[in-house]
Amino acid sequence: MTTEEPPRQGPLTADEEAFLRAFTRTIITVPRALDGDLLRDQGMSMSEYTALRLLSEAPDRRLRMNDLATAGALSLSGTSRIVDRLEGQGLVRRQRCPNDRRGYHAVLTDAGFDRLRQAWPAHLASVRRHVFDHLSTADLSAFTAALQHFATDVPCPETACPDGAAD
Amino acid sequence: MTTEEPPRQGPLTADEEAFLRAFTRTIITVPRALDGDLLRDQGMSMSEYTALRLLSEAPDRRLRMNDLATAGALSLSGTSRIVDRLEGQGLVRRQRCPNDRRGYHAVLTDAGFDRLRQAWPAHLASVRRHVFDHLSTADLSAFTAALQHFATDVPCPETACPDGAAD
DNA sequence: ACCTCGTATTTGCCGCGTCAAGCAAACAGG
DNA sequence: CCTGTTTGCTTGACGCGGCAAATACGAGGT
Repeated sequence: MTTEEPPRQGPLTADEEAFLRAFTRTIITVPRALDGDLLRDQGMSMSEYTALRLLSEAPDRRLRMNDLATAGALSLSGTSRIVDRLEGQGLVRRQRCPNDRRGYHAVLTDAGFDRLRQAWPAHLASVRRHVFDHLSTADLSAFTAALQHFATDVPCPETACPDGAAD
Repeated sequence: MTTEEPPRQGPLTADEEAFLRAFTRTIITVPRALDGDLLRDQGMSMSEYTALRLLSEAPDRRLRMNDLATAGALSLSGTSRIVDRLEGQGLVRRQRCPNDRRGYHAVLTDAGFDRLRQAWPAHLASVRRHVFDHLSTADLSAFTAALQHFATDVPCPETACPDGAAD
């Protein structure tokens, strides 16, 4: 009696139900808390912070729009607007790609790097407060393993490009 | 020198870092996928669905705005607007509280209940696809335990009221 | 009754991110 | 080289949800 994998259809098990409730609440609640803290304390939205962080980690502190969108798991248009905002604050600069003049690099400026360094401690504290403080180290590894299965899913709405050979 | 609970300040450990990346991606990606499916297949947003579900589970299929907001982990104003939309579709009805005429009940109509029943299978499938299919049953329990620690946090932005004695 | 304060909910305004459409540069074929 | 297509990014219009101010009602004191 091999309980095959016929796509189960009935209602969820009690375990699944419990999981789902907790999960749902978490994915609503935690991002909001993080975003709120960052906005209040640093006047910066989560996605702006993320963009800065991704750029700071990229070789040469630059990323093509597409790659930035993919890495940040958000849409190309959303990314474009984020870079608009950051550029308006002088934290990022747009630069045409030399090889492919259709493309742009978002380049982190020194001011942007400083801004990130400045925002980092508060954000880190916020993350600890809202995330790690609720987790035992035992939870942590199990959790990570499980989460990484999600990470392969759903690249992002508009974005579906594999890569761009950066310049 | 009462450094009793020195809130850790240094950078994250590698484990924490890995966790955070996976976690961040998940909380961006999964809700979007769920929301997208529901919107495409049922023309209903996740929060509308949630509101309907919560109402359907409530005694007498009614909930005060405040309680609905708390249960759904969203702001009071957001809840108000969601109920607006649902009311516009005849799925929910507002009814003044008899005892406390400041308050309103959001009452699930029969049409609303039907709508929920109709949307449920597709949403369930979507949840399985985007969530449970990525999780082993072993993951499930560990995950749930960990998640439930989050659930106690951050009641919801504007909302902070304990309860309202429903009529 | 009146004034004031606290509570329940709604509304004004705004930022964010999505989709769809637009524009520009690269590329493929004749 | 010109033309049609694809790729990379931006822009216009829109919906959502958040905060803070406004509104509506209830309660307590005088």
